[in-house]
Amino acid sequence: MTGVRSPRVRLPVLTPGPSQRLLSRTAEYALRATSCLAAAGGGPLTAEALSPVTGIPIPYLLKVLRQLTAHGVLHAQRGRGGGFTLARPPEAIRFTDVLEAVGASPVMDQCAFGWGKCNTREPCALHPAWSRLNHAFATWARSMTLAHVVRRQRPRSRVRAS
Amino acid sequence: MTGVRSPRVRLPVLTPGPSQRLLSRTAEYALRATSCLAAAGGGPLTAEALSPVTGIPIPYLLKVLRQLTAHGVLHAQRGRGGGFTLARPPEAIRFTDVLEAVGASPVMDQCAFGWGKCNTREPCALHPAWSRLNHAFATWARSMTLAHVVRRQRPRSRVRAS
DNA sequence: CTGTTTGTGGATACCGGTGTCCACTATTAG
DNA sequence: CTAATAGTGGACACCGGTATCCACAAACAG
Repeated sequence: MTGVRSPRVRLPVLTPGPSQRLLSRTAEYALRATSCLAAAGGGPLTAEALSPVTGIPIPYLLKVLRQLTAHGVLHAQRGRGGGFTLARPPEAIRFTDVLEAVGASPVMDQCAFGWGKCNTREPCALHPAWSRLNHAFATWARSMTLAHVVRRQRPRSRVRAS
Repeated sequence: MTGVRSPRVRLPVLTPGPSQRLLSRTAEYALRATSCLAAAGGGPLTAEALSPVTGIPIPYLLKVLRQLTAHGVLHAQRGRGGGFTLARPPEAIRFTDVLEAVGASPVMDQCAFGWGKCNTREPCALHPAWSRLNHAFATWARSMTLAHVVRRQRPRSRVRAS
């Protein structure tokens, strides 16, 4: 663009209501950005180009992209004509990979009571309930890839938790 | 107890690692507290008695219980012999009810891009993926009741999202 | 009535996720 | 080489979820 680094254009408010979400904002950002990259079809996209499309403010987007690059999900190219690219083909990048890269992958092994004595053999009262939800989420995150997003497809295995 | 209101006994740290979680801490607290109440089998429990069992600090536990009471999930009785009781039988209290009471019910209708133009007819790229996850969670929260927790049972309908 | 128990209500402090900023390095064009 | 482009790295500010505190009201025991 024309030299301006931070246009300071407040994009439309994303969450007008209560900000309660299943995934953290950062997690959503990471998935949005990688999805757009996948949709771009291999050509490098700069953070400046990605920002208006994803609705993520440039400085924070840069930070998220950096994390994804450091974890091998993206490839970064500096200088003119540079930008960010998927490090692997879309079908080889699972949601899990993206979420883990930004540290947004929920800790599954932790019990609702957070006590060491709780495990599968000696479960706490909420243990079965938790594991069901956790399993549902884990299955979803593992079965979905960026290719599914681009092609609007469903994963091979259905997401279920029971 | 013996007059001490806040024992100030730092219970074992619940989340040593990164605090990334599927449900917010408050949401977990609410489910823990109501589950214990359900397990108590009708008898009123004071916040002071509930705190060590659930691992929730008394002051915050009190606040959570207050929200649950205000939303009709619990019944509160003051004075000696008082405490908190389930307002309805355990099988009539769904996880959804508990989560909504503390304002921890994720907003389902919101798209990953947060843009108004995204709906079922004109979905954004991530829309199918989101709705699948959201639906899985909603089904889980609606099908589970406190009775399931006490009896360690599974809900009638399996949790699935597809 | 008096004192104790137990929940109520709101003000306040803390902390980590979220978002911003700036100086710097790498790459390419000319 | 020089200038412009574009990502890197880390320090810092903000804000809302989390947690604490205190004065008060209700209910019960004696």
